[in-house]
Amino acid sequence: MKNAETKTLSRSAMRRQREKELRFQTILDAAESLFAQSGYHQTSIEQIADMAEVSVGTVYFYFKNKNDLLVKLLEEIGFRLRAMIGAAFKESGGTVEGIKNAGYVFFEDFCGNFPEKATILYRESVGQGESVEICRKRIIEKMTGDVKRALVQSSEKMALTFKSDASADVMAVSIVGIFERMAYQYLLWDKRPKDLKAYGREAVAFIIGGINNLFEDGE
Amino acid sequence: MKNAETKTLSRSAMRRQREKELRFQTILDAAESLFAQSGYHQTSIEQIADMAEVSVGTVYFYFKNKNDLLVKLLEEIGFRLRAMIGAAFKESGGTVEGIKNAGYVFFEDFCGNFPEKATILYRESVGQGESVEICRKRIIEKMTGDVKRALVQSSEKMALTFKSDASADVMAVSIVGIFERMAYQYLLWDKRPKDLKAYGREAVAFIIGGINNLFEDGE
Amino acid sequence: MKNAETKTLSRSAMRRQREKELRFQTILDAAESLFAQSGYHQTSIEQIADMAEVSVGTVYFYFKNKNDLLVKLLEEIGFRLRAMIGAAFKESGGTVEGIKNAGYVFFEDFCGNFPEKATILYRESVGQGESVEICRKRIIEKMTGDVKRALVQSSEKMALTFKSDASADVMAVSIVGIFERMAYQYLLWDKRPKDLKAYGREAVAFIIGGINNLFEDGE
Amino acid sequence: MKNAETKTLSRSAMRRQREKELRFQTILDAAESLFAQSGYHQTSIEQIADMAEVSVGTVYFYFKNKNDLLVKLLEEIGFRLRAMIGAAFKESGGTVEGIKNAGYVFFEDFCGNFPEKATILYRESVGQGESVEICRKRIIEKMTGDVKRALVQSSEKMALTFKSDASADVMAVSIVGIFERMAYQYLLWDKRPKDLKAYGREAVAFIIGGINNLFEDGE
DNA sequence: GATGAATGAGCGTTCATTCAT
DNA sequence: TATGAATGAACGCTCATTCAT
Repeated sequence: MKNAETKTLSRSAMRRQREKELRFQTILDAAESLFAQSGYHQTSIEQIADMAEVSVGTVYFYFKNKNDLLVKLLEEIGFRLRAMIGAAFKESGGTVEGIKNAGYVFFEDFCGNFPEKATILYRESVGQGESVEICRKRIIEKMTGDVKRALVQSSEKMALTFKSDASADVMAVSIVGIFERMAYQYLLWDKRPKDLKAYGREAVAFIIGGINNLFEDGE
Repeated sequence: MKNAETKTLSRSAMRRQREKELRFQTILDAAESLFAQSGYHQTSIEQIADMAEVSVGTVYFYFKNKNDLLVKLLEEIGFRLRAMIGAAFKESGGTVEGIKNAGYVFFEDFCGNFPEKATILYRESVGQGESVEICRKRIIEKMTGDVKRALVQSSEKMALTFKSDASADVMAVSIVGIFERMAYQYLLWDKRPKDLKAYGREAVAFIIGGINNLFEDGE
Repeated sequence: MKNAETKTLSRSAMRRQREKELRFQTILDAAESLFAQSGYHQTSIEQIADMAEVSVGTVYFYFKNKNDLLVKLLEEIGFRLRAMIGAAFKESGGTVEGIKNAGYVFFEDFCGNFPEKATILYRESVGQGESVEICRKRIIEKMTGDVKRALVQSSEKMALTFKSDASADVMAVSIVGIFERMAYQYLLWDKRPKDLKAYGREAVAFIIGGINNLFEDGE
Repeated sequence: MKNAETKTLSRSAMRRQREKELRFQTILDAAESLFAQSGYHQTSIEQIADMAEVSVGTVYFYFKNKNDLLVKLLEEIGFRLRAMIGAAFKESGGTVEGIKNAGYVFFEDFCGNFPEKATILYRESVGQGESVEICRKRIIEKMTGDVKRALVQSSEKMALTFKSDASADVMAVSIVGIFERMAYQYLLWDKRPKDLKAYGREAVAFIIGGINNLFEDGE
């Protein structure tokens, strides 16, 4: 009896859980779409609620406030980006090849399939207060860390060391900067997402060339 | 007599003109400082007026609206940046050396001496409406254009050509992206402006190495 | 059970609905009172909110903006006026008698009982932008149309026709003009609402005399 | 010597006087044009100054404030209207004929040639504060007084008396109301100034018919 | 007399957030 | 949980008016 009840409860509880998560995601999706389209400040909670087909109060049930909504959105974007890029690194081990693949994934899979996520990461979440900035920093530094690790491991395999640790840092930051600017230029400004794929490959070639030169030169 | 009068008039008129320009600049400086410190949206016109020691109405006498204030500020920043970077390119002719010098100037002179201008260019003016974005685009594309010109001219001197025109574009965009991300990382995030000088030199070395490798490889 | 629940819901929903309409009306009444007393431009939204005992935001929840508030108010006035005048016409059929009764109703019931509505219709809504003017036009032309219809029907009964259709128009416009000016003179200027009743009767007599003369003369 | 100097002074003083009056009129004309076109509140002192090709300060040298500008403008309009209408009455002596001629002059000369003045008198000066309203009242009551005088004199000639003094008042107010509404309908609303001439004649016929009926009936 | 830069009170409007139901 | 009406602080902006030159 207890069991049965628990079972019943657990079933309905599970359904509730699922519905809750669905609602959460629906609101997040609406926010993503609207922030990317009209901008963070130009989007009101009411608009988000309307698009998500819930009430204003419900938005506040799932998210502490508007800023929190952006942070949660950013975290999701970060998670997605990391999943994609990180996988590319893992598959390739800690090699320069990893950076190459990560670049392809970034331009083709991330920017290509999720231009709205890129827009939020690179445009709409910029300059929106400390908590958001901290989140952006974490995401981008995660990418930078992945790149740096690949660089360091590659150098070790070749029995070479960087001039300094900072040296690897700077290189990783530079590479991540190339990713960012390329996305901004060809996705947000020129609006040629088709070209971004081809241009992205060139950018990756430039990066890899620079790295190899560094290692080969080193001797 | 008529002459004297004209002279007098012209003098007082000139003084007025100077005072007007001074006021304009005072307001712009106040806005720069506050935007960089507290953010564009967190800064009210009243705060700007207070810091500039004028009334709210005076701000609106010199600037059409708050957005216009940001655009004018950005234009000034663009002019300053171009003057510094552009000079570095000119002195070095269209050579890779030009890019190197431009990099040094960017990290050491621009970011080093005008961190607030960099903050506005890279953080506070992002995602603030179309007119602002157009202005940012123009500024950054000017830099990109300078870099591209240096790349193309260098390649010609070596009797080499880029795979495509887009190829030079991508490279220029990448280099400008490195500048931007480095500034953001070490100036806006890590707040180590002193290190930016050293790190900047490494970044420039990475860039130059990559370029040279490209040209030497090419044959 | 479901039924009971629905009933309960529907009851509370109905109560809410009623409360909403009450709020709407309360705000409208406050606006009417203040506009009539101090003038449209001299009345701030805050004053209206205060008198209606709601917050400023609530005013904007029910009305798009200040202009919309005036338009809605004017529409209500128009509806009220039409209901009164229109009834007088209907009761009397399409006869000159209808015009007489409408005149009495206008001066005695409308102006007598709702001087504030008359003030807004004839003073405060004048020259307040296109949308308001369109609304005024519609209201006054409705009155004019009623008068014209009565004139035309009367003439038909007497087997007489107007020189032209414009002729009936002009006459109707004239009669409505008499109503307006009388209200303005004795209600808004001389502030003798008591006299307006007596004077109104004389004005109506003048109108009716003029009309009858027209028809008797005609043959 | 004194004489000569006086003469000289007087000449330049006269020129100054003329120039002053010219400036005054230029500003007034600009205000008239702008008030009629864009509305009193939508017109700023700066716009008036621009159109009159003077500075803002100069406007305040000639007029105490914006309200005063409207009052002065209204006074001028009243003077002009009175001159036209009053002349018509004088020429015709105190007869019903006078009212007829006054009506023609009003519709054809005043409204026909000075639609902007009519717009200000009937639309833009309505509901603009007490001082303006007092001025409007004076102007319109002057017209009403003229009409009343003609009515009373006509009645005396026919050895008839009005039921009461108020009776003549009401009739005069009614007639003036017809003028006003006709102008508003066909000039400000329907914008058919050409038709206003013809329609005005019909309105006048209606008025005269009504009056004659009154007197003839009276026995 | 004429100028126009400067003022600042005042207002309309927005919108993130709350809370009774 | 969900709703949506209510809140009110905050802000951008206007513009009549003033006054030193």
